[in-house]
Amino acid sequence: MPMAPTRSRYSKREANRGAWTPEEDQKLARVIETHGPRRWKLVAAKAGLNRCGKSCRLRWLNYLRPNIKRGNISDQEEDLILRLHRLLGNRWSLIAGRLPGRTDNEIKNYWNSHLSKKIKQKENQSKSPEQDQSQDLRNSAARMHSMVGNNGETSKTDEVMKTDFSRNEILDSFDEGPLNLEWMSRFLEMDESWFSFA
DNA sequence: AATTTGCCCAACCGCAGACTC
DNA sequence: GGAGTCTGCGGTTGGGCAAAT
Repeated sequence: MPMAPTRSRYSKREANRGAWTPEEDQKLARVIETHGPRRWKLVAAKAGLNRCGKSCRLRWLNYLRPNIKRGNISDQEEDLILRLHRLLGNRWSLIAGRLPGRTDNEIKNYWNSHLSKKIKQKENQSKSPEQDQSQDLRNSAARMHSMVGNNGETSKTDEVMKTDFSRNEILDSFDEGPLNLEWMSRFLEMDESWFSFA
């Protein structure tokens, strides 16, 4: 796709934009080491970076944070992403939270560049109702959205959540202790029965 | 060899909710 | 309680590179 010869939006303001240099990474990492990953505006200032706090936060979360895995998403992880997306929809941070070392940005990118195409292909291939998994995906996602609430929107599902338990609560409990992908996969095998709660 | 096209992914934006004063 | 600020999220953009022409 040919890029239109427009001015880069990265150059339109005084703060640094675009790719981070190794020097910037070092400065940021050093400040976070002493001050911790919070008060990002302050972190940016302390590091002497001509970047906004938001940019520093993103760089830390997606790149500098310890234990970040990069690239090579395994079949098992891909399967997990598909299943979690089926449950949670485009809630990338929640999905990423169940995949140790993966960031929401990476999952989102992977979904947009790989998995969404796969699903479209499947959708085109299987038009018969019993095989239309994409429709099932959409239905499941919709049900899940209504169960866990949609970006703060309140509805009568909130009442359901008060008396019932939410999947988020269950999934959140997985954060305690080391995550086991295989275990999570097996848990998600049960997802059909979960929907009987909805 | 040069140019065009398509893809990937890092980084940005806008918004909403949480937090602080 | 309200205003201002910070944080986190999902959507989008655009630079860089490889493949195709």
